[in-house]
Amino acid sequence: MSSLQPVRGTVDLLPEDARKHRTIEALFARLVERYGFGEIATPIFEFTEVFSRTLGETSDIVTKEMYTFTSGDESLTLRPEGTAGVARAFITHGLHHALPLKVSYRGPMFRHERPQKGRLRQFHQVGVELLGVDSPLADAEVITLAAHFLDELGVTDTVTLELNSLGDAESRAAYRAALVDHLAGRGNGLSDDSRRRLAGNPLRILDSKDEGDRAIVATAPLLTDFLNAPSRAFLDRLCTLLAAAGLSPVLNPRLVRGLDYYCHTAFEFTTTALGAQGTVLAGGRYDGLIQQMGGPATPGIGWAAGVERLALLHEDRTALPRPVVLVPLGEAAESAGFALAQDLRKAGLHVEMGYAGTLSRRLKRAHKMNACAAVIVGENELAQGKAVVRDLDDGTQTDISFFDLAGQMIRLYRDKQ
RNA sequence: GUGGCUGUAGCUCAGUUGGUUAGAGCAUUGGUUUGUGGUACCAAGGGUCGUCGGUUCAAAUCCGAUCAGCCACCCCA
Repeated sequence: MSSLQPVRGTVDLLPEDARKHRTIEALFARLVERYGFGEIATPIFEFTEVFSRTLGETSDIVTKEMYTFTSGDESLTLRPEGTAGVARAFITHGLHHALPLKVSYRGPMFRHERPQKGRLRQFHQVGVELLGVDSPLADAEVITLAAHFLDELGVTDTVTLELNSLGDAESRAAYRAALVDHLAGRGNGLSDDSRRRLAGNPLRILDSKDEGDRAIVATAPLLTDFLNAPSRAFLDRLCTLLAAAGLSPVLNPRLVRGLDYYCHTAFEFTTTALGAQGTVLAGGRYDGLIQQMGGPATPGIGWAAGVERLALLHEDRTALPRPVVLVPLGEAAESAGFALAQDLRKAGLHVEMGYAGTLSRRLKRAHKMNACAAVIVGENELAQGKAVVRDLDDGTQTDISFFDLAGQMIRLYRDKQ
């Protein structure tokens, strides 16, 4: 109730965490550029139909997890994921003239779910979309990029790549019928949740965590066996390409995606280190999406990764910068010291100000921020036009004239920062 | 939306069968050092015990509600 705490499921990213997020996003941005993806930034809210029409009217996200509000007579929704907005932008700007299109995005997403480990109501994703290529080459490239990204983050040892094919529409319809048939005879043994899923989204029963469900599903027909020849060939080709890149995915015939727009390739990078929220990066192919939204038939494939989940796995080893601390003693020295600090910063050094207190106090604070040097300017120094530069690692002090200060400091301390 | 566990200082946590002024460590601030950091020692500040209500002579402690957090289901990044 207290308005002094953040809304449930939202968090303040204090500098330490914000820094970690930025490290992850910066790495993503750098890497994605190397693969030829340009950034796209779509609004964080859209007309509600953008999501309800693309994600599937029966998906959980649409039925119960969207933050929807009315403004004037328009129904608007905070984006629960990134692909729908990208697809909308693709159509509004006629980007089918620019195929193949490779874009990346990052930013906050919103889902009204009960928060738990690795799950927030406002969370952040980075993701990519590759539109206009129906060859498995696109799938392979996008998955390889994902693996590369996780590798550079140093989390690959805790993560495994799972792969499945949902087949094309024909294969999926045939399988769905066979699955429902199999389950219908055993309906009474299914959990309440799964009996509900039987009507709307039977494939979801495949990855149920209920033990009774698992037993029933264990004997169910496999999606893989219902793939028609083209779908089968597509999957085989993808596996060959991934192998060529040194990737050996675990084929998981029970891997299902929640959103209706997926077909053929579905993949997840999962971990056991995050409790129940094992999916760290996931995606798939969505060949029918653009057309379904009213655009020209355009194949597409993409993935998204949860920044918070990556942050939980990623150990930030990048060293914090070591500042030089400028310590002016007295009002006159303050003016001179303030100006010197600016000179040093313009020269490219990371400079902190030792604002107030005794010299002892300020050096203590400088030590705590892991400073590499203190530049002390008091009455004596002012009179002589020299600053006392104290090296905080070895305690040595040298006088350096104000005139030379920036140049000398760069020479002495740039490497220590 | 459902279930389990938990809310005491900025952080991590003690607090006996209900009983005076609710404690510790870390952190912060000050001092030993009025121009010299790390170590050490001394001291100080900081709490309507999540909130509201109830039981009681007396509640951090027992009860109820509520809010929040964590974990799980569901779902997903």
